[in-house]
This record gives sequence, structure tokens and C-alpha cells, in this order.
Amino acid sequence: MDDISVRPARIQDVAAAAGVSVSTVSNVLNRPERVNARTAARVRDAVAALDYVPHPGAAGLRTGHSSSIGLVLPDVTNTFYSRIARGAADAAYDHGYSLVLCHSADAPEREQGYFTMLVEQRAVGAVVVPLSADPTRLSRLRERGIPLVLADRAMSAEDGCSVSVDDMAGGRIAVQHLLERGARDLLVVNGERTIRQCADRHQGARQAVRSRREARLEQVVAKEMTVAYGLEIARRLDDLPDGVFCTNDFLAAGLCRGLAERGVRIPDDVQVVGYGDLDIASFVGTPLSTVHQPVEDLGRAAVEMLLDEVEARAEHAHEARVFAPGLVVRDSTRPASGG
Amino acid sequence: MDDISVRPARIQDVAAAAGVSVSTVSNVLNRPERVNARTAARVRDAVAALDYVPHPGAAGLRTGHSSSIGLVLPDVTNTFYSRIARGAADAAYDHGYSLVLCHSADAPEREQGYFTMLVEQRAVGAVVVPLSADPTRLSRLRERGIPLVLADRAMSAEDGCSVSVDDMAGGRIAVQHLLERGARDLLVVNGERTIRQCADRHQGARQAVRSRREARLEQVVAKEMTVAYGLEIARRLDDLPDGVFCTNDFLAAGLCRGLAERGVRIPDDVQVVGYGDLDIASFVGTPLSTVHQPVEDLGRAAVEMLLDEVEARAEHAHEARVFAPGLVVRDSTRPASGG
DNA sequence: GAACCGTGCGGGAGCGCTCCCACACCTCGC
DNA sequence: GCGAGGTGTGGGAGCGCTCCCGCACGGTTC
Repeated sequence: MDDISVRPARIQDVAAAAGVSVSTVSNVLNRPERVNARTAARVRDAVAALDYVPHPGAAGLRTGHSSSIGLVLPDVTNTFYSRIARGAADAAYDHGYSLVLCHSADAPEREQGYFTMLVEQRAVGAVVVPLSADPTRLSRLRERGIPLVLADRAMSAEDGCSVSVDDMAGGRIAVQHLLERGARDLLVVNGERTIRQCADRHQGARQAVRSRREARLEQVVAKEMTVAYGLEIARRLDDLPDGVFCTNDFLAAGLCRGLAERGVRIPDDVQVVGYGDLDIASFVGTPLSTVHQPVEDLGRAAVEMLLDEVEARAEHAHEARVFAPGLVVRDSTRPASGG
Repeated sequence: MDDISVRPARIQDVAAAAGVSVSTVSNVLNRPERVNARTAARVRDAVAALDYVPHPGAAGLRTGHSSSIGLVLPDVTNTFYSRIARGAADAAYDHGYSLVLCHSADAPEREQGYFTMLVEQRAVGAVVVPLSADPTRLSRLRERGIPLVLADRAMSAEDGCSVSVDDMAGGRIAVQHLLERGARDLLVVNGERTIRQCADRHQGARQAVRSRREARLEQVVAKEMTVAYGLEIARRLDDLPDGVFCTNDFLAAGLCRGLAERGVRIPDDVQVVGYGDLDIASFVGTPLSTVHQPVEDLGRAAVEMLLDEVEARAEHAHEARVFAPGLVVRDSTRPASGG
């Protein structure tokens, strides 16, 4: 019952069981082509019989490389980040690496603490969504030779790879869609302009409008990108636009509710596009058309770029990979009947 | 610039710099009381000067214990699980352990693969939300002497610790609340009865009703616990109850919308309580009263119980820790004015 | 038959650290 | 003045593994 004290088999045990040397077992496991097929078979039998599981930590001590990757996120609970985590976990699993979850909890000193931990563990690299755009904090990792790729943040190409979504394109396709549906009097409901994403989405929106001379674009800025502020804005709106692009689904959800309160019909009177394709977008009364971001792909790509850097070293060229968002069309821009 | 090749300082380098032996450095770091204060200070200076970072992997090789804990989840993207992850990450951080994120992706073979990985890494233990109630798969870990604590799943006490939320209590307080608000003709909108959580919440609801002779309780089962099915159920309801307990917030959100379509006023005509305190509960038109689960606490407690088992070994007694849910009262059971 | 080569295997050092033990030195007490 | 006891430090083996070599053996070739 209480077999807690069984010591796991070591490579020597396998060697003894198979009647070969430790080196040979190691070779069978790592460079099978060097060893005679019959010997290899014997070794493998012994491995199976003893249920031998190699100890990568010990191997790493010898070889100098570990097999863990850090994933540093401000908040796992946020869907955006947890989707990154999922993508990253999948990729890490596929490549036989383990992912160390580092939840920086929006606290810089904790982020720093995790960096130290990753240095200690000799992690092969890290995927990080940094708390601030200020890159000096990242230097702790970089000066230790731990490669990193940033997610959702730009980084100068000399410093490393990064992955992100093209927010300008997102804003553009959202507004293009509105224009295609016939809207001409457009409103962007945005978050603080200091948030890069918000600025980019707005700029994308402006680009789209520029192509249609007769269209005009207003902007209103919400203090926070929440349902409550969306609602508030809808209530205060003086003259109604015929198309609204909210730079986030929460704002859009609130806005729709506020408009509904005023008796405004969606999409007949006003068409609305959100951003993010969050759960809420499809749950809402009139399901929201929205911009979908391939976030899992970010995570996956991030660890793959990291591993490329680790494995290729010299030949590796840093890359800022930008993913294209897509439009999800739902009822908030789709006439109830017909096309 | 390209200092990628700098080799990190080893304990020997520190020893040399401080003019002491390797053992002394090790002692300063691990059992400072054994070493003279002045020597210790000299060593610490050297550590700082060389920016020495100890290598727990090497230490672990010697001591036999590693410092990583596995966290095996069906899906990081699910809020329930990501909240567990947050709690677990916080606790692990506080105790100086690193958390290895294992995303089993609802695939048993992948879960198994992660178990093997954890065995390889000699993880000190694992917190797992298993894919199936069948415990045999977990044996891979247990027979290797890797302690584990189950989250959100029962486990016989001989086999290990577990953490969970008391779903019966949750159902009870939800319905008690409805009763206190004067509802007597109650309906439970439930998920499949084969889901343990659903069965428990229903049973709790029945317990609560039993205390009020004049109250009655019906149940309707939704195929899936989604907004769509909640909506559907609201549409088909023949005679309206005056209180509804939905065993999940999605169902509740859909139900509310369906009732609103029919002109039913919430909470005036029908009071509604959801379950889970998901984001959606507060976003919805009439914010939902709902049962809140202290999920972060589960995660935190899980790793703490795990560490207790690891550190106390002999004295450790397995425990099935059950957390109490709480009620969050919002508009769906609160008369617009007054109490 | 000697020289050579290729293949397969084993010896053993060493990765960075911990920790047991021995040793040096100092202070007391008698 | 000598042993006992205490304190502080160092030597060195060994954790499980990898990988560089070097050796043995059998087969070619001239």
C-alpha cells in the first residue's frame, strides 16, 4: 500500500538489468543509431520492466539546458491571457517542454520575482506579457541570456521576437463592415487613447472611413471599457449615428442595452460592432458582430519562435509576428431577414 | 551587447571571491546560523558582486526534492479553472515553488502524458482537476510517490487530500434566499443530473424547501447549461413560478432574457437566482443574484495542503476540505425600492 | 599475416550543489 | 598544563545523467 518510499529506478539499474553499461543505456535513449539493434532491444525491455523514467533535471545539469519555459502573465483569469496560456501550453506540450506559469498579478515586484525564479531554474526562455512597456525590467532576463518573446507588446527587433494582433487592421475591418452595411454616420466608442490598442483601433477606423467620402466618424471616449460605461454613453448620446464601432465587447454590450432602453432598434436603426469576440458578445440580447482575435495562435507562435531561437541560436532572426484579426458577423449588423 | 554567452557564476566562484570554501557558501545560503557573522557578510558581498543565482535543479539532484508543483486542468480558458490556477499560482509563489501548467485539453491521453512529465521532473506534487472520476489514471502519479490533491472532485481520504465547494450548501442558500423573499412556487432550472454538481445543488434546493411547508419545488432539466437553453426554457414555461433557481449563470441569463421577452418583470413577477457569479451575472440587463464560489481559495488551499503533505510527511493527515459558497444579492431578487 | 578500419560498447569525469564528517582552533575547568 | 567541549570551516563524495574517449573485436585489403 504505502509504496511511497520506492526509489525510482536509475539509469544504472537499467544498465545492470540489461547487462550493459550506463553509457549504452544513455546511448539507446539519446542516440539509438549508435547502438546495435539487439542490444537496444534488451535495454528497452529493461526500461519497461523497471518502469524507468529518465530524470531530465540531472541531464540538464550535465548538458546545461533545462526544458522549462516561463510564461509570465498579468492575470490568468483574464480571457485574453488565458487563451495565450492555452496556445502556449499546447505548443510547449507538443515540443516536450514544460510551461511554468508565472502570474505577475499586476505587481511589478512580483513580475521581477518571477524573472529571478526563471533565471534560477535556468529556463530555456520565457514568453512574457510585460506589465509595463518599459523594457528595462526585462533586462534581468536578457542579460542572463534567457531569450524571451513578448506577447501583445512591441519590442525592437534587435532585442527579440514578439507576437501581437494587428489592432489597426481590426479597427479597419470593423468600420469597413459598417460601411458595407450602409452606415455613413459613424461613431467610435473608445477607451483611453493612451492605451495602445485603443489608439490603433481608432486609427484603423479612420483609415477605413477615409475611403468613403460621404462617411463621417466621431469618437467618444469612455473612462473605462466596461458594460457600465457603454450603457452610460448610450444614454447620453445626442444624435444617433447609424453605425457604432466599440473598441471592446463590454462597451458594445452596455451600449446596446442603453440603446434598447431608448427604443432604438439594432441593427435596423443603429448597427453595432464590438471587439474581442468575448463570451459576452454572443450572449447579449442581440448577438454582437465583433472582431475576433486569434489569441491562441499568439501563444502557440510565441513558444515556437522561442524554441526556434533556442535551437537555431546563430541562424535565428528575430521577428515581430503580427496576426490578422477577423470579423464575426452576428445580428447586431445583420438585417433580421435577407442579406 | 551580445553577452549571451556569459556563464552564470557558480558557487565555487563565490567561494573563491569570498576566500572561503564551497561548503561555507552553501552554509551561508542554507543554514546561516552555523556560520560566523563576519564570514557570512563577506560571502553575501561576493554573491551580490557576482550576481550569483543558486541553481535549485542541481540542489534538487543532491537533495532529492525538486521545487515544482504540477497543476493539471482540463481547460485554462474556463474561468472556474483559471481562478483555481490563480489561487494556486499565488500560493506556490508565496512558498517559493514553481507551478507547471498542464493543460489536459479534455484529452485523457494528454492528461496521462502530463502525469508522465511530472514523474520525470520529480515534481513534489500535483494539484489536479481530473478529467474523469475514475481514479485509476491517477495511480500513475500515486504509485510513484507523487502526492496529489484533487480539486473539485471527491477522493477517498486514504488516497489523498481534496478541495471542493459545497454544492449542496450552494443550492440551499440560493433557495433559502428565494423563500425569504417570499417566493413559494419554485422552479429549479438544472443541468444533467449525472453531473455531480447539478445533483448536489438540486438536493440542497430540496432541503431548503422542506423547511417551508407551503412551498413547492419543480425541476426542469436543460440539455446543456447555456444561455440558449435558458432562453428556450423561459419561452416554453407554462405556468410561471414566482422564484427560479438556475444552477448556473448562463442558464439564468438566458432565462431572464426569455422571461423579459414575454413581458415578465424581474424581480417583481419572478425572482431569479443564478449560480457561479460569472461575469455574465453582473452584465445582464437585470444583474443576477447568484451563488459565489471561493474558487481562488480552492487553488490556494490545494497547494498549501500539498505542501503540508510534502513537508510533514508522517504527521500529515489527508483531508477533504470543503468550502462554503456565499450569496451575492443583486437586482434579480431585490425589489427596486426599499428592502 | 600484418596493417588498417569500422562498429559497438564501456570507463570515467564532471555538471552545481548539499551535507556528512573531520579538523583546527579557542575557551574553560580542574 | 591538559583534556573536554564548543564553534567555525573545509574536504570530498555523490545525486543521475551525458558525452568524450579509448578499447576490443571482427572483417578487409594487399
